[in-house]
Amino acid sequence: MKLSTKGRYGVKAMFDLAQHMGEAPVSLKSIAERQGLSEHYLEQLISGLRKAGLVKSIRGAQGGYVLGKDPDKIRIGDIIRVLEGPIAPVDCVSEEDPESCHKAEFCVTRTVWEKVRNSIAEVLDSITLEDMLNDAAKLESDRSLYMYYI
Amino acid sequence: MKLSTKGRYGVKAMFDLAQHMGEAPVSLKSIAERQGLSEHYLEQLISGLRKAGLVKSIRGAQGGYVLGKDPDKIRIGDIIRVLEGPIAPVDCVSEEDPESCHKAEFCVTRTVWEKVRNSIAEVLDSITLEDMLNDAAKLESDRSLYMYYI
DNA sequence: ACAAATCCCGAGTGATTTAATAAGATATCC
DNA sequence: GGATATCTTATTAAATCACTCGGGATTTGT
Repeated sequence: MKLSTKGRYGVKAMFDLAQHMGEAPVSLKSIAERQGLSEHYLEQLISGLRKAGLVKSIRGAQGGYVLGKDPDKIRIGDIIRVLEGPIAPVDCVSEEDPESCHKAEFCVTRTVWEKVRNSIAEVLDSITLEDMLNDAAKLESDRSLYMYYI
Repeated sequence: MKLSTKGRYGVKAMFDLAQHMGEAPVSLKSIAERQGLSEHYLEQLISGLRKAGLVKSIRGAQGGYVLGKDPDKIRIGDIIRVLEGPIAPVDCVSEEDPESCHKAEFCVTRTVWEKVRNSIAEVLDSITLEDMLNDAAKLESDRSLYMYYI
């Protein structure tokens, strides 16, 4: 029940892009450095995000990436689905093309996995990049307070 | 974000045992046959369940396994934790021994994974083997109705 | 006493997935 | 034209998965 690095790195990278909204395009190199990730590996991940329209690329010198939509239109679930595939704790309850199973209609364990899938999807689809930006701002102000009291 | 076969087979096996409550001990062989699983592989899984007290074993001829507690005291989450380890979509928010991270206090992505972890745990801990037995009885009666109308 | 059934335990293994790395082609700015 | 980037494909070392195998210990029925 682990997310792979694809999902984790992808969300980090997208959040990094969200933090640089409105500025010049952000190069993979700078994202990789800030987030402590492999640049070449990120390249593969962001390729999928681009094809899905979640980021736009600007090629050439001074190029880089920008978000493909406003941060409030990008849900964490969207990112995860692109990078990890459809949400599915087990294949027979996959969000798309569930592995067919002749006893699916009357399988009890299946309904358990469906509930798990729904609760994961619900959480991931309830959080947008904008929510994360707000949370980050909140954490930052908390930290200032904390530092003040030391 | 997939469960391995350990968790899936384990829940199937435990449910099978729940369906045979009060009867003679159930052999691995019969569970494996009914559920379509490898007997030797199942042996490894049930070994962990026994050490955790979720099943009791009776050795020798006519031996087998029985549930270690009443079905309403065994949550799916208990089974999953034994077979798949602590619930943790990413290591830094593991239920036990979360991988330390110097910026954990102020990490925004971390709070996302915490929410995912909590929602998974909540679902898995809200379902007991008894619930599954009840659901199975319900499905069975639905099926009778359905067959009637064909 | 013995054979059959059954649990118990550890080692080995082929296939797949993961997480990169490498190398080179293409595009753009200055 | 050179520096800076993105794009694309191929390769790979390590880990994990899902078993398989072999043998030992324990209990039951004959």
